[in-house]
Amino acid sequence: MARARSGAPRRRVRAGRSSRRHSLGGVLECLHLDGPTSRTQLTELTGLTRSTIAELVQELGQLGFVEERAAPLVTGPGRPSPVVHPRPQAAVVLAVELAVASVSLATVGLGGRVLARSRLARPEDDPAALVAEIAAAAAPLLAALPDRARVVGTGVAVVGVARSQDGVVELAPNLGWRGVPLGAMLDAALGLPGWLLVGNDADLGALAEQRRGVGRGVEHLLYVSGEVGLGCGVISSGIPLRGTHGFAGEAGHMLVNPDGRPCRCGATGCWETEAGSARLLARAGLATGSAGIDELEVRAAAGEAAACAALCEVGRWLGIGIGDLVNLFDPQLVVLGSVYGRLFGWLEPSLRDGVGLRSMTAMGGAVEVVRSGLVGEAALLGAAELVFDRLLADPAGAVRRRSEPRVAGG
Amino acid sequence: MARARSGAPRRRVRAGRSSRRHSLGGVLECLHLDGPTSRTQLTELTGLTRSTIAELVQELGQLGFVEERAAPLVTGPGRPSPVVHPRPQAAVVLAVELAVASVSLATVGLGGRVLARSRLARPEDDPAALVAEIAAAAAPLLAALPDRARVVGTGVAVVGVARSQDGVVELAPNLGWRGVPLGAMLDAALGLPGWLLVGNDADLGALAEQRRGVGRGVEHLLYVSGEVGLGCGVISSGIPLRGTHGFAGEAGHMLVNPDGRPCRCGATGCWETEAGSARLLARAGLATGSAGIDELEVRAAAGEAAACAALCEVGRWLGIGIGDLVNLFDPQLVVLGSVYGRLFGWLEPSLRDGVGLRSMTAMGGAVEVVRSGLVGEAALLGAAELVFDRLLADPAGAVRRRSEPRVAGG
DNA sequence: AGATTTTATTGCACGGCCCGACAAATTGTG
DNA sequence: CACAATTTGTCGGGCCGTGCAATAAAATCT
Repeated sequence: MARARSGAPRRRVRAGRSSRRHSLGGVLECLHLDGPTSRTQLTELTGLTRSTIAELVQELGQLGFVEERAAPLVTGPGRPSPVVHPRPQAAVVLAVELAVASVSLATVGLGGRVLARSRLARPEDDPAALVAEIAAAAAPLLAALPDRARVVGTGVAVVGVARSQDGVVELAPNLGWRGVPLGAMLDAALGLPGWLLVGNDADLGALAEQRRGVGRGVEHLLYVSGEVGLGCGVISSGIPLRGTHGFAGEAGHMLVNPDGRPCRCGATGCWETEAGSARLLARAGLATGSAGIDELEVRAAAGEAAACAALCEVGRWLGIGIGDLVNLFDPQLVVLGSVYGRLFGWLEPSLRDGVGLRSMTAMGGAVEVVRSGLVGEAALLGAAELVFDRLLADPAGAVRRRSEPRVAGG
Repeated sequence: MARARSGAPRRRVRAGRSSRRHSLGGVLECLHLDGPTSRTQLTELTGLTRSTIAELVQELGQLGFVEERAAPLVTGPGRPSPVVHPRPQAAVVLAVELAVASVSLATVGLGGRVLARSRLARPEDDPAALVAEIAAAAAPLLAALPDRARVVGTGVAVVGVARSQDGVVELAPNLGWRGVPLGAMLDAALGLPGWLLVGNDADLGALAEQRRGVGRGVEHLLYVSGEVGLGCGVISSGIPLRGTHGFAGEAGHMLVNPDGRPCRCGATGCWETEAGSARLLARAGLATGSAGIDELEVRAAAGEAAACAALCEVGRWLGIGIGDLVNLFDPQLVVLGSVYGRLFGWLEPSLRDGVGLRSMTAMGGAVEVVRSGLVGEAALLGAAELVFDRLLADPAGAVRRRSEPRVAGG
C-alpha cells in the first residue's frame, strides 16, 4: 500500500501491521487495541490524511463497529476532535480456554472488553462430553449478551498442539487426547456464526501479552506458561511463530538435563519434566492439581523448607531453559504466565540465576523477564484475539459473508 | 505459493511477499528467483492482469532491469508470449564471505548468476589488514564486470553475530573479534555505491538455500552450518528469524550435554562443543583447519576407525541438537551446509538416530534432512540475496537515489 | 487460406487516497 | 463581547494503480 508522495514522506501504516483492505482494518485495529481514539490521533497512528480517516470512520460507523462522541476533555485551543469509540457489542467472540483441571469461558467484545465470564471446575475427560458441557456453559453467556450483539466467532485455547488447517488437536498429553477434531465438534455443538479457531494455550498467551498485557508493542516476545506441562509461545518480528504444522515453540520437550527423569514423551530430562508444575508439586511433596498450587503458595509464604526448595530448584531449571530459548529467539521480553505467573515472586531469584547461566547476555542487552499482567487469563484473551485478527483483516467482508463459518487452527 | 486464477476474486501479490511499490518489485522478484519468464507466466505468478504486467515490464525495461525476447520454444497454438529476461549486469552485488580460514568473494548479477569468483586462502587476522586485503581482491572482480554494469551494493557474510542497525560485528569468537565495525570499514575501503549489508553466515546460508538451493519455496527451513563453530539459521513463514538484536537462531550454545566439555562461552556441554567441527577433528585425532577436513574425508573413505567413530559420534550429537530445534521451530526441511554438507554421507546415519531420539516426529510428519545443494557457497550467495532484497523492495527507488549508501546488518 | 486459439494492446472505469480550500468549533485577548 | 489564533471536519478535484472488455496480432490446426 505504498503511495506516491509529494510533500514530506508520510509514515506508512504502523510498522508490523501489514496492509489491509481499504485500511479499514488498520483503523479498526487501532481502536481495538488502543481503545477510544480521536480522529486526529488516528491520522497520526495510521499515517492517513484527515479526509481518508473521515471516510473510513464513516464506513466503520455504517457497519456498526464504531460510534463517535464529542470530546469530553479540554484539549487546548482549536476545534476539538471527536473521539471514535469501538462498540464492544458490534463484534463479540466466545473465548474458551481448556486447561487441565478447568475450562474457562468468556464473551469478549471488540476493544477487548470481557463482557461476561464462566468457569467449569471439574470438566469431563471425554471430548464429546466435554464439548456438550462447554456448549451448555456457553448458552447463558450468549443469552446475556446485549440486544443486537453480533457474534463473529469462537476462539479456543487448548493445552496441546492444534493443527493449523482444521483445528484438530493433534496431541494433548495432559488431556489424554490424540487427534481430537475439537474445532469441528465445538462448531457443531455451538452452532455459532463466524470463525471457529483453535490454538495452543501458550501461543495464545503470547499473543494476548503482546496485544493487551505487559508486552504491548514488543516485537519479539517469549511467553512461558505452566499448566501441568510447560508451554511456550513465541512472537517474532511482531507475528506469532507457527512452523510447518503450527507446532513451533513447543519447548516443553527441549533437553535440559540428561541426568533427569524420564519423560512420558520417551526422552529423558525434558524441560517439562524438570520445570513443569507437576515436578514443582512433586518436589514440594504435594498432590497434583490446582489446589496443590494454592497450598504451595501458602506454604511458601509460611517459609516451609520443602516448598521453598522446590520453588528454588524448579526456578533454576526454568531459568536454564529460558536462557537457551533467549539465545535461540533473541526476544526483548520474556513473560511468565499461569502457574509461573502466580509464583513468580518465589521463582524469580533462582530463575534469574539460571537464565544468566546459559544465555549469552554479554552479546546483547540483558533480556527483561517479567510476570504476566493478565491474571491467569492470557490464553483466554489470546483465543479471542485470534478471532479478532480475522475480523480486522477485512471488517467489511466479515459483515457481508457471515454465514460462512470456517474451522481452523490458530 | 498457491496462485491466483481468473474468475474468483484475484489474489493480491503472492502471499508472503508483502505489497511492494507498484508491484514492480514483485515482478522483478519473480524474474530474479525463477529466471526468464514469459509474460503469461508472470500474470499467473503475480495474480496481476495482462495490462498491468505489460505496464510493469515496460517500466522495468526502461529502468534497464529486463529485456524481452521472442519465445524461442514452440508452445502450442496461439500467439506466443514474449519471454522477459533479467539482465544480470543491471544489478550487480559484490558478495563477501568471511569464513575462519578463508575469504570468498564473488560478483553476483540479477537473477543470481555468479559473474566471477575469487578466494583468499590465508587471510589476515587483524580486521583493518583483512579489510584492505578484501578491497584489493575485489578490485579485479569489479574491473572485470561488463561495461555499463550497475553495482547496487555489497553483501557480507561473517562467522559471527552482526548487529542489525549498523553492521557492527558484535562477537565473532572464531575470528577473535568483538565489536568490529566491519560494515563501515569495508564501506570506506571499497567505496562502492549502494547498500553495504552484513549478516551471519548461517542466517545467510538459510536464505540462500531457500532462494536458490534445496529449500526453494519452503516456508519453514532450518540451516545448520559447521565452520569451526556451529551456526544455525532459521526461516519461518518465509522470512528469516531475526530477533531483537539480529541474534536469533544462535543455537551453537544451546545445551545438549551437561556432562560434556566446558565451552569457551562459559557454560558446559554446548552444542558447538559436542558437535562443532573443531570437536569432530579433535575426536578423529586431527589438527584444526580446513586441511583437517580434507584429511578426515580421506580417512573416512578408507574406513579408518577413529575417523568413522568421530563422524558417528559427532553426527549423533548433531542430530540430538537438530531434534530439539525441530521441536522448537517445526521446520519442513533441515539443510546441512559447509563442513556438514561435505561430510553428510558419513554423518547421516547417526544423525538421523539423534534426531529421532529427541524430535517428536510422532506429532507431525517426519522432517526432511538433506545436505546443502550449493557446494559450500550458501553463505556467499545469501549475502548477495541480502542486497537484492533491498533492491527488489523498490527497484525504481534504487535507481533514483543511488548515491545514498547505507551500512546495516542483515 | 481460413478457422481456432492464445496473447498483447488500448481505452475506459473505479476505488483508494492525497491535496487544497473552506467552514466550523474552540481558546485566548483586548 | 467581538476578534484573532488555532485546530479540525468537510467537500470537490485529481492522481495512481489496477481490473475489465473490446480489438488487433501471431501462432497452430484443418
